[in-house]
Amino acid sequence: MRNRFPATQKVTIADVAARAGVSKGTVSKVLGGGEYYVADETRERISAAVAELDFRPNAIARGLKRRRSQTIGVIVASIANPLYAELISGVEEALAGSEYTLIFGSSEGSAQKEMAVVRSMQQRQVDGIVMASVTLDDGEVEKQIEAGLNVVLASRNLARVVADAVVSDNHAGATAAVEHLAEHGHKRIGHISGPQDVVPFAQRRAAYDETLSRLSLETSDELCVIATATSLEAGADAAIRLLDSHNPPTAVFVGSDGLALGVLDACAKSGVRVPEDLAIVGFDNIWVGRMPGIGLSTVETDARRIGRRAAERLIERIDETFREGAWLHEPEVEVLPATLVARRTCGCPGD
Amino acid sequence: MRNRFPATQKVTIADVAARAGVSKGTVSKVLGGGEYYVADETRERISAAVAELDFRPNAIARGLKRRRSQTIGVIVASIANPLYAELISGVEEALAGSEYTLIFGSSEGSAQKEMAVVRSMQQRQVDGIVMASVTLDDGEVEKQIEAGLNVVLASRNLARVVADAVVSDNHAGATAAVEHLAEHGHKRIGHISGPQDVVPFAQRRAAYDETLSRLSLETSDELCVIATATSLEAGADAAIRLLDSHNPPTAVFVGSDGLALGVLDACAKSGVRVPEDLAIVGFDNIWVGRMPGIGLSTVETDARRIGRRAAERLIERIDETFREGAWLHEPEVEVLPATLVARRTCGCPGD
DNA sequence: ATGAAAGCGCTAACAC
DNA sequence: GTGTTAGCGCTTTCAT
Repeated sequence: MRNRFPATQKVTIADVAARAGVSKGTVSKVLGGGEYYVADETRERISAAVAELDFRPNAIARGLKRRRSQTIGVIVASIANPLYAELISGVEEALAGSEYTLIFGSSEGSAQKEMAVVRSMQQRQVDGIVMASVTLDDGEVEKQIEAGLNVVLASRNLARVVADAVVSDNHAGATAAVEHLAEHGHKRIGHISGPQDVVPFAQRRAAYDETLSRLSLETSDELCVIATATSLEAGADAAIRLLDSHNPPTAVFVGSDGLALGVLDACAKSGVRVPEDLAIVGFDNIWVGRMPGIGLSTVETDARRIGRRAAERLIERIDETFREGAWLHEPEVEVLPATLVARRTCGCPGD
Repeated sequence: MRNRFPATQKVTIADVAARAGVSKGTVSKVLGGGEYYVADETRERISAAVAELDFRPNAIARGLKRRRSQTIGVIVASIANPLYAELISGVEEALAGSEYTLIFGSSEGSAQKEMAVVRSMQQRQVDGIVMASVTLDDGEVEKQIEAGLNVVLASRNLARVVADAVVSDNHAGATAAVEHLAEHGHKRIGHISGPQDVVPFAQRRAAYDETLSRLSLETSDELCVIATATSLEAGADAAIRLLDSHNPPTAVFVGSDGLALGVLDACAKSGVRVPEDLAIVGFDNIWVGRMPGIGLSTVETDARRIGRRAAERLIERIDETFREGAWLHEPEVEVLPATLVARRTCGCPGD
């Protein structure tokens, strides 16, 4: 047992200065990474003192003065969702070479919680935020950006372009998925989508509608069901609704792999054979889908790459912000390709 | 385009004080959450000013003064591993009700990277760290703790108890797994383990050895193979080595579900039927295993709960640290139960 | 090339 | 009850 009520920091820049026989200011000049004239001999004395005392500059104090915390926040709906885990992993990749630290928050699908996370991050003076969460409405996001918050949207589009964003080509991907099912000879192709306020789901659904009519395939309200969430369970529920309709489809394009796994689950439980009775194509290509025994056909979106690019763009933007006299660029949307990955569940031979 | 070179913070406590017609100190008293006598009328004027100005206290400045950042760090090997994603999710759960923010870092299995993450977190003045990573050697961890770092180990044991830890009952879980395979009638039961410097793997393996001899089952060096990593690929490699031996086992207990999925993969590719030719029990119960088409029998460890408990313990410990005149408790290890989940791959009927 | 000094935004004694 | 003051540890002009 030891008493450790937090006293003052063990070793500060003042200690280093004393030990090296210089002033705090000079120490700061060599440690701060700026371009200052300091004699080589002094530099060395300071480095030696730093090493001997095992001095670690207090990033909090530095941040207060520099008005830049060297941290960035990332907000996702749920980290337990492998798609977001991949995305965060990409953000980390981008940050690895830099001096940034990652602060993490999840919205759990609640706009209120998300707003609270944003506020908390702002109080922590994050230099910017990668938002992969989708619950906050456009107006609120825009307001924060207007107020000077650096934001890059990841895998989430706004109706209007008010922020930098990195997204995948939902339209092309969904089109490819539906066309592929049609090539397998399917005439009645259903669709299971997620909540329509989530723009990617709406986009994928629009592409589905468009492709059906372009190919002159049957359309009907019963063919398209909207899941109430993005969970496995929601996918299973939607599948049951679809299969219970009076004339169920022979193939279904599902708006996300999470939902598609639920569909697979429901099929297994109700004896529907995949792909014989129902062919399935998902979206996102989460790694689970490639397991033998699953073999989920899907559309690859590369969440890791989206995360990496979003973080890279955010850092550029932050650098712009801090470059004196610089002007911020206009918001841009970067669209990453989405390509079909045919496996077992669409009727292809599999890997 | 707007020029936004960061000037001084828009609204500070001084602005609020001016607006409410009081001093900064009084504002701080009502906002800081401490127990101070402030007239109700004054309180209200201050709250009003805060609302009107949309004031958000600068957590960096507060942290500098209070010498407590209200952030905790969590370090895992890789966030792409669903086991760690669950664990982090548990940490988040525990933090949700509190005033803490989560800083995240991953070690990518490198002790050097992990040490760098720890240092970076310390410079950011984290109040404590949940370490679910396993690469750093005991001595190093111990040194940091001696130096006053608050640490709780999650799902990671040290050889000696030098830190608080939350782990699962690896011994009981592994024993149950092997016994269950024996009950299915298997006489030659193999084992695939992960890197032996990872204590949980070593513990599970020890329980395997013990149980085999207690049940008087055949043991041999060929029956136990050590994978070089914890990835799917490493699991597949290990499985191939095991199956290529001159007298392969009819059942295998695999040290983690990640490895077990690789084993499943290898079996599918080489035409080995599961469970007929090879029965499999994994460890961890990651959610993928319960998918139809996988049905991985395993041992439930509840990573989310481990994460939650670890974070709760860390917060308790931090509170102790900051309670004036308090003494830190001796390190304790909390062992959570690990129970068998029988599904398809061991030969049970499945869900 | 280096030092002195002011201050980032906040909190916590200590006055009154 | 409330104001005043002195910093937390660092950076950054401005002198010298």
